[in-house]
Amino acid sequence: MLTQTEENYLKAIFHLSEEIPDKNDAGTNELALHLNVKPATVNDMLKKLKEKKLISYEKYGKISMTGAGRLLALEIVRKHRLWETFLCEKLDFSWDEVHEVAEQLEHIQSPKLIEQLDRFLGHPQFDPHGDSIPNAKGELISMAKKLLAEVPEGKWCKVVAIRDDSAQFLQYVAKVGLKMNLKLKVVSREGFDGSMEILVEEKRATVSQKFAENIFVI
Amino acid sequence: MLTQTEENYLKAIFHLSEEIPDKNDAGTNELALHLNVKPATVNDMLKKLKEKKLISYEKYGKISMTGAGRLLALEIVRKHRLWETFLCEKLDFSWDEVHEVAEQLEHIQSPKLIEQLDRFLGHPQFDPHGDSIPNAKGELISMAKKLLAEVPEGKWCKVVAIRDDSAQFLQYVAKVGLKMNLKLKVVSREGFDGSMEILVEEKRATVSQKFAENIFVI
DNA sequence: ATAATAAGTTAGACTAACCTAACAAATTTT
DNA sequence: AAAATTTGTTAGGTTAGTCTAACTTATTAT
Repeated sequence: MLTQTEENYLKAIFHLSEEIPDKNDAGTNELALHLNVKPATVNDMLKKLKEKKLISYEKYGKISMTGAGRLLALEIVRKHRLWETFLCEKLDFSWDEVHEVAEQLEHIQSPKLIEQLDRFLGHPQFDPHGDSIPNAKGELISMAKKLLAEVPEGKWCKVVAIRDDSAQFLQYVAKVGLKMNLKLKVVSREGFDGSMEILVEEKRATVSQKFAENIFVI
Repeated sequence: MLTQTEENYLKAIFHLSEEIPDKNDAGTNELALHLNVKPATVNDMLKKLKEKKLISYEKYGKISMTGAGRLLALEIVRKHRLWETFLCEKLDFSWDEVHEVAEQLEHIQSPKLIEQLDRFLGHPQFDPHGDSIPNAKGELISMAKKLLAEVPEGKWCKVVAIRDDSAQFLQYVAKVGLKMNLKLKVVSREGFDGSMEILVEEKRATVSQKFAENIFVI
């Protein structure tokens, strides 16, 4: 059985190494930043996780997940996303409030709890941020989503997920008028800084490239 | 903010010092037994909780709660019992499965979560074991429940709570045919060992005094 | 290709929560 | 009231997860 801390490291490694396209490893500093600890602390934990055969890495090398580690990470992701769905759909939490609480709930240990929760919610496929919920076997249906930043001028697309899930960003997203499953059109893009003008429900807004790199669309 | 461990100690002190009639203190060994740690460990924690002004005790003296400590303990009890209700009513958990999971869920920190859960459940007054759920202000409606062991021969009563919540006991209770809110009659009692014959839904059963001391009725 | 910078590692220390073993105080029995 | 027992305390040690400071290896820029 993993400690809560080990679970958090595993999940962070998963997110950094598997959820970002064309990248299948993570770095010590990068992890430290994500987990709000110092690189030295990460280094200690890497040894422990390697010992438990959940990740593979060699001194000064890059970090990636083993099959077993990946499965455990997916289980945690599954729990996180089911809880987020529960909070939004049943307890009237808003989009930007769920993450923090789900971070705690994802560590509850009870296979029955999670299977019953899944049933209670009607076996949802996507969480409130539009991210895919892994099934009980750790299988993830991916949607071939792409970044808003990659959408050509004049094209329409639909918001399906948010990359950065800090409350700060989510609130900004809401302010711009974006919501899950909302259609939007890329009106124009500035070559200079990558900022773009978008059309959302009859309203125009200008967003930075950084913003557009954190919105997934189909 | 309290650690999970501190919360567990506080809750244990609350249960030992306030929920048992004619007793308003707890002992080191007693606590150690309940928390599955050694008395020395309890002693360390008592110093910490005293430091934080959550309990009052002097060396070799008895342990009791301060106002602040009591309020925090009631908050944890509230969370525990709301989660138990959720598990039973929404996720089809059985009576004897809820406790273990609720022990974990009670430590989730989110005022909004617990108030919304309360609303979602329709502000229940009693949990699946029949125990009173403290309200958001830490007020507890007590029902003047008494022990089955105290019910006179020939009288009817209704099961409202279970004292011992070990899975072992709860399973035994189910086997005897007792359920929450079920009416039963004390047919006869043996003066020798306090064992009694009871009538539950047309069926007779014989239970020991120890058993009868762990069933609350009204 | 070397110097500068970034990334990763090690050693040694701290805290919370636990332990064992030895001791001290309180209570109960004789 | 003295002895025996129970209950509570102290001292010193362990482990997980964190830190800082010093160091090493890898990468980037000139």
